[in-house]
Order: sequence, then structure tokens, then C-alpha cells
Amino acid sequence: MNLKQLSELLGLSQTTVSRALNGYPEVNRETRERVLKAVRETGYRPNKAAQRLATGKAGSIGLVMPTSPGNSSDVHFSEFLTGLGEEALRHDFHFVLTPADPNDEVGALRRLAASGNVDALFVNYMRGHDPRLEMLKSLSMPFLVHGRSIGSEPDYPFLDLDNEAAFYDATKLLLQLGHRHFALLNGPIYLDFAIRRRNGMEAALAERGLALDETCTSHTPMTDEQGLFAMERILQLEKRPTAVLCSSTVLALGAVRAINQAGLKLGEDISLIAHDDVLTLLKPESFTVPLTTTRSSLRAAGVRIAERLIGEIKHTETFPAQELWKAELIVRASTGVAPAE
Amino acid sequence: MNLKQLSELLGLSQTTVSRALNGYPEVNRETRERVLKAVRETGYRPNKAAQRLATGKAGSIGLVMPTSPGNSSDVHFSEFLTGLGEEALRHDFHFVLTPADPNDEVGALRRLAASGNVDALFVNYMRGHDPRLEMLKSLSMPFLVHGRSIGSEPDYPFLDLDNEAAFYDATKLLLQLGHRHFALLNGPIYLDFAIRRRNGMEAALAERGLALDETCTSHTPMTDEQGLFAMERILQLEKRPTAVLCSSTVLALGAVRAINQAGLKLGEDISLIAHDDVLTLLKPESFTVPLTTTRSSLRAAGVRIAERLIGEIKHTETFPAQELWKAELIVRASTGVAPAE
DNA sequence: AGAAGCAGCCAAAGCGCTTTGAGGAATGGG
DNA sequence: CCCATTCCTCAAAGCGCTTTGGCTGCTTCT
Repeated sequence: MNLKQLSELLGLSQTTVSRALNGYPEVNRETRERVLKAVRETGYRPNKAAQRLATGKAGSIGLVMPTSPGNSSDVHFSEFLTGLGEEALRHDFHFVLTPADPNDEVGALRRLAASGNVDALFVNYMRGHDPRLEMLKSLSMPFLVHGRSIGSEPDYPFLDLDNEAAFYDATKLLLQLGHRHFALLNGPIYLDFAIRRRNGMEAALAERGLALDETCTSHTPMTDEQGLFAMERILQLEKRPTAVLCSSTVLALGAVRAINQAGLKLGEDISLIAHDDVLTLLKPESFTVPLTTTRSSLRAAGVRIAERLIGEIKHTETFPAQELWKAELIVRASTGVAPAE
Repeated sequence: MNLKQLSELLGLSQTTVSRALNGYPEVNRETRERVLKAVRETGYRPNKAAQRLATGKAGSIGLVMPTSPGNSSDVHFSEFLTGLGEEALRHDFHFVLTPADPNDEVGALRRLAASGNVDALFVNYMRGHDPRLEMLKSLSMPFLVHGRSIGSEPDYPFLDLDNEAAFYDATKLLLQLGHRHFALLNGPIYLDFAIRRRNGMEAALAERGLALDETCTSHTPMTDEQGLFAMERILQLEKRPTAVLCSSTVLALGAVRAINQAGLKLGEDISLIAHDDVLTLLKPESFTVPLTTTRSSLRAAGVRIAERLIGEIKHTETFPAQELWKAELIVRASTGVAPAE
């Protein structure tokens, strides 16, 4: 069933039927109702490809899905995707996912844009001085960045968490509790958020004349296994830190296990603050010792990003180009006063 | 840059250029090379929407992404997606993801098919007597099911794990170790795999004249939290089971925590076998007490499914319509001889 | 030498939709 | 009674590609 058949069925022209469907004003109310009724009865659905060809609008937003063995099936990514999905559903949009070799993300992005399959692009997992930015700016297609790229001019639309502030605040709390020896279990160092969190932490330490010890720092993919390994290593150091910051509750999962295995008490012998992306899988409050966290929902970020992108495509709304969200610092039992030396 | 412009540039007809690009034989070798060179220089990319409209082929496979609060951002789902992605990348295919209200999966699927945006459909999270099957069969579009639907005629193409056998084998091993009191932490009871795993377990028990105790059984979303709660409850029962089967390592994560908190020793006081989907996030061998598992990679299943679907769309290959994979039973330290009564 | 075959190219139709520019039927004003 | 105005409707032109069905000129066969 296509437009032509439908219009013949109704004894109307294709134009009128099309207008009736797309809510143009110059159609008689009665006619419109007749059309809508026929649509319901016949189950007619406009062919998207044709619609796209005619309008240039695809009703979909493109994203490149990272597929490296490294960050494969990242919980953080799928949590975010869920948020995007929720919002897209409300607008009858969908995503076009292009899986990409991580060495060719720029190429994947370019192909996606050129394919004519999408109206807007989205990128995340930003790196320092990210090469994708230049490419996106050169395209004449709306895009939105989740995160930022340190080292690049901030002249692009983004939504980011204030990672510096989050880890600055967390560190400050630990300092106030008397801690002096810190460890950091961070994400991969080339990622922007990891750089900023580290910066935030260092800034807070510097205020007290302290510096982050390299041996107490690890930059790894954010899995519980890596958290375990890193923490085990750190706990064997001569000068053991009493406070740990984790870039994810997933890392914290492993770290806590290492701490338990070492016979140390979380919140007493050692304090830990993790960043909580509000993963459905892993709630900081359901750890044996509930975790103190800096919290910001990845899912909510997904919703917001979809909202902005769709708004932009439809030209219905204008948004601030750049948003910086604040994380909440939520104190639970994993933080306590520093033990006496 | 479109075909017309390109052909004018070359002084050829659109037909010839199109043929040259699509590998048709009736083009002079020399001409073809000229065309390819021009494409490289101009960066011409065919408009997918037009291509699709003309051919009816979209180069993409559609899937409905579950977005309920319940199974949101499911690690299992994204592990699988990664596999799909890997394979799709090799063939320059992409996915169209439609997020769907879980109460309207059939509708979402229908819309996706009708949109003309996809060449093939994929579904998973099958339920008993799943209504989507009828709908898929009525469509004239290739589809593939991950899992099966108990209660429906198995006359559709699927790829499934032999869940019955996996849990039958696991139970049998535990029986051989002398266990008599069993618990099962399973996924939602309406899901096909959960039903089959339970069946497999019951079959093995029945051979020894045993039955599964309802109070020792839980059917929940597969999160560590649910695993924790369920196990805590079960451990408080008067007649405590000595052997536990978990439908996921994620559930096991919580269950193991409950076991530890109860002061019980895994592999001595209580034995546990979990099904391992080979999640990158959660390796059974890196548990404090490494877990005995039934193993089958979700990601590998994703790869295979993409391979089959794409092959079908391109009509290049024929595959067996139905595949049943066997899980491997891998013994580690979480299983041991049943403790004396 | 004429018929037949073939390689290589092209013009034009068509995929299903939107949108432009115009026309026909009422209505109201002069 | 005629013209202007408003409301509704339509035919036709595109969107950028593939594909059908020729057409041309050259080689090969009889």
C-alpha cells in the first residue's frame, strides 16, 4: 500500500493525502478525517526511504559504536544508550549504529554522515584534542558531543559533566577527613574525563601542598578486574594510601574486593569514593559497605542529548549549546576519618 | 556531488557510472578505472536513501531495543550487540535500533519493518509462546531469532543455546558430588531460556527422584542486587540448599556476596554453578573463589547472527535455519563435594 | 559480402514521497 | 452581474539512484 493507491482509493490526489497526513492547514477537516480513517483501516505507512529522499530528513540520529576488544560491551555505554533510546522513542526517531574500528572512528563518522542515513551525529568517549571534532565541524550536519575535548577550542555543542569539580570536591572531602595519602583508579588516560578528573584531584591536593603519587595512580579500562589488579598492587606499596578515588563503581567493585582480601576495613582503614554513573547493574548503596560517590546519571545524560539533537533536527527548539552538569557528592559509609599514622 | 554531476564530469551517462560502481560486467575496464578514480578524487558517495528507494535494499538490519526500567542497559544485551557490531562492520552494514516500550514490542517491530528502513529483523529475549513470532512470519522479510519460544511450533529460523542441556549437565555434576538440596537463581520466568534451564535442572533431579523446591527458586531480573536478595533469603531457610545454580554470573555476583556475608565457604559449605555469557565485565575466573560455569559466548552468538542475517540479505549464502549451540561445562573452585549432613 | 553476435554505452522509466504553482468552486463586495 | 478573495484540491516536477531496453559500431561466422 503506497500513497498512490491510497489516494486512488479515496478519490483524492496524492498531494491532498500527503498534506492531510502531514498536518498542513489547507485541507478540509472532513477530508483529513477521511484520510486518517483510511490510513487506520489500510495500515498504510509512508515509505521512509522515499520520504527521506524527498525531504532530506531521515528521522534518525547516527552514532558510532565502539567495538574494540578494549571497551567492548561497556556497561557505561549501554546505560547511556538506554537514555538516548527512551527519549528517541517519544519522537519516533531511531538510531543508526555504525560499529567502528577504534582506529578509524573519524572514517566511520564520515561514512555515516555521507550515507544520508542520518540527520545528526553524536559522539562520546572524547579524547584529548579529539580529531573527530574537526571533522564534525566541517560537516554541515548538527552534532552533539557528550564530554569535551581538552586541548581543543570549546566552540562546539556539548553536554558534559563537570569532572574536575566532581573529583575536586571528593578529594577535598577526604582531605577534610584528615587523609594525606591518596590513590586514584582512573579510566584510560587518553580519555578526556579521565584527564579532567585527575586534574580536579590534583588541584585539591595542591591546595594543601600535596601531589598525586604516580605509583598510586592507575589508568585502565573500567572493569572490575582492572580495579582488583590495580588495588592489589597499590595495597602492597610500602607507603599505603588511606584514601582512594575510583572513576567508576565498576572499578570500585574490584577495588573493594582487593581491600577485603587484604583484611582491611573499608571506611576505617581505607576510605573510598567512586564516581557513580547510576548504573542499574551496580548500585553503590548495595555494596557491603555502601560507597560514598560523586553521582551523575549517564542515562539522564542520554535522555537530554537525544532531546537536544531531535529538537535541533526538527528546528523546534533552541538549546544552550553547551551544558556542564554538576555531580552530587553523596556521603555513605565508605569514607571515614583517616586512621592515625 | 551526486551521480548526475559525476557522470557529467566524466562525460558518461549515469547508467554507465552506476554500472561501473556496482561491478556490472558490461563496462570497459578502462572506463571503470576512470570512474573509480573520479570517485576517489571527488569523494562521491551514493545517497543511501535514493539507493534504497531504487533497489528496495537498505543495507541495515533492524532490532528492537528493550527500554523498560526492568532490563534497561542490560549487560547481556550490550555484550551481544558488540558481537553483532563486529560482524556488521565487515560488511558495511549497520543497525537501526528502535527503542520500544516493552508492552508494545510487536508494534515496534511492525513499525520498523514497515518503515522500509531495514532489510531484516532480529529479535531476542524470547518468551514462552512469543507473540512476535506470528508477526514476523507474516512479514515477508528475513528474520532471525536469538533463542526459541517454548510453546510455539519451531518452524522459524533461530540460533539458540541448548539451555536445557547446560543446566541438566550442571545439575548432574552437582548430583554426582553428592548434593541433594538445590537452589536456582533464574532469570524472569516468562523468558524462554529461564524456562528451559529450569526444565533441564528438573529433568536431572527427577532422574534421582528429586524435585526442585519452590522456596529455593527465584525468578528475577539478572542483576547482582537481585542475586544478593534472593540468596540472602534462601540462606535463611531451615533446610538450606548445598548447591546453587545461577542463570548469570551477574546474579552469581550478588549470590556470592550473600554467601560470604553468611560466613559460608564457597565450594565447601555450598557449591555454585553459574551460566557464563562470557561478559567482558565479569569473568568467573576472577571471582575470589573462581566459579564453575556453563559457558557460551553471547558475543560469539552476536557475530554468528549478523553473519547469517547479512548472508541472507545478500543472498550469498545459505545457512541451516536452526542452530543449537552447546554450552561448555567448566569446573573451577566453586563446586565441591556436598558437606556431610 | 551479408548475417549474426557482442562489447560498450546511453536515454528514459520508475522507486514513493513532498512541494510548487495553479486552477476550480464557493463566497462576498462593489 | 462581475471581479476579488478564500478554501480546497490537483497535476507535475523533483529528490538521486538502479534498471530496462535499445542503439552503435566492431568482430566473427557462413
